[in-house]
Amino acid sequence: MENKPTKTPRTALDRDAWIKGAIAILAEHGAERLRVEVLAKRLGVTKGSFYWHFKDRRDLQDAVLDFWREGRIRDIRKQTQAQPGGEAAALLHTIEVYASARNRKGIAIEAAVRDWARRDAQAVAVVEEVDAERLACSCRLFLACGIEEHEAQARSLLLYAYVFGVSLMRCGGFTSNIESLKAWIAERIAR
Amino acid sequence: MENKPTKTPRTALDRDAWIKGAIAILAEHGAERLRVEVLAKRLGVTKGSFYWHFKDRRDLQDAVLDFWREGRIRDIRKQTQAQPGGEAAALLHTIEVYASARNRKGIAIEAAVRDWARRDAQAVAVVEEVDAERLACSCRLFLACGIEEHEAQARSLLLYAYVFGVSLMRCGGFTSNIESLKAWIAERIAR
DNA sequence: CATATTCCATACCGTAGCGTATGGGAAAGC
DNA sequence: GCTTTCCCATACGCTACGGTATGGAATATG
Repeated sequence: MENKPTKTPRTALDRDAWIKGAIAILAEHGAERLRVEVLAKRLGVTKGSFYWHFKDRRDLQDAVLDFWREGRIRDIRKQTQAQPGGEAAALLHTIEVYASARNRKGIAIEAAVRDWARRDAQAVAVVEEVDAERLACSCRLFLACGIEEHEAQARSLLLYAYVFGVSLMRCGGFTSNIESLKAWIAERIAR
Repeated sequence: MENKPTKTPRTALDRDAWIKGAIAILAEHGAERLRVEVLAKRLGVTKGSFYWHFKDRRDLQDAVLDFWREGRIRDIRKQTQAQPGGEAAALLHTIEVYASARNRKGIAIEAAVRDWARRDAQAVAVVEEVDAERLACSCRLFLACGIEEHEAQARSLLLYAYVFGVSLMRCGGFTSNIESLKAWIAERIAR
């Protein structure tokens, strides 16, 4: 048991498959519309299966939040383990990852979780942990660039507030090329 | 008709009262949970009344979006009509209004509408109009401060992205005084 | 082969919510 | 005073969804 089944022709769903399906719905429709029957239909089964893997809807929600937190913390640690001298590049890369047009699904999940945290205590706790880790990692990079503590903290906060905020804006008709503006902003935050 | 009833002991609800109640629910629970029966109960009536004032739920949603757009555009125009020389102060004030702890309900509505715009075309259109107006007004202030066009646009985008983004973050345990960080950030954006 | 365990389907109950049909009371107009 | 208009209550049908109970097929286990 617990050995990976090398062949599963009748792919039985496990907890992880449910969680990943749930995150897809989260990204597309938000936390409020994460429903077990809808998710079951999406996975091609009925909710009879769901209630075998999960105690109830809340159980799934908590699992989704845990999964998201672990993934984000893993990601941020990987992104910020810069070799000496590459800290500024790592900071710019972080901005680019979140503020660019690709990585759409990740941004959608991010937005959904943060909106979720507006009315759910558990989501608040998870967002707090993720933010703390991100700010700490980003702060270390700024410090490595020779910036003093207070300013490093402020820049870290500005960095993440900006990338989250810009994903909420609809500035379609503002200027001819947004990318040029974003490049200027990235420079102002990171350097 | 249409004259304000100086005394309405049996306050009959009008469309505006429904819209304002709807916005309260929007701020507290988000667009997804704006339901006509819940709203009716909140206003002390039944949905029989609702369907006299509105065609359906969508009709209310559109009215809410229109109401919000008009209010935001009115506000931003009032805030940015700075007397010559006070442009920098007006910019700092704009940041302070959104990034400060008070004005909580306004921020909650802002977040709810922007999350709404993630899945609703009409909400997208309204957010686009509001953003365009805000960016244009902010840009004028930067230009009046002697900043050249491209940088003025970039700073405007940074300003609003920051204030929206910071309202999504949970940086409770990041530092001893966040306010000092926010002050540094406001200076970096506006000056 | 017999049995136990795993994973899912079906059926059911209860609640929430949208939209409609209809009636009724109160105020206004005549 | 009678009628019309305004504003709302009640009742109904319908769908979506959460959660439970139960059976059943497939696979593993002895």
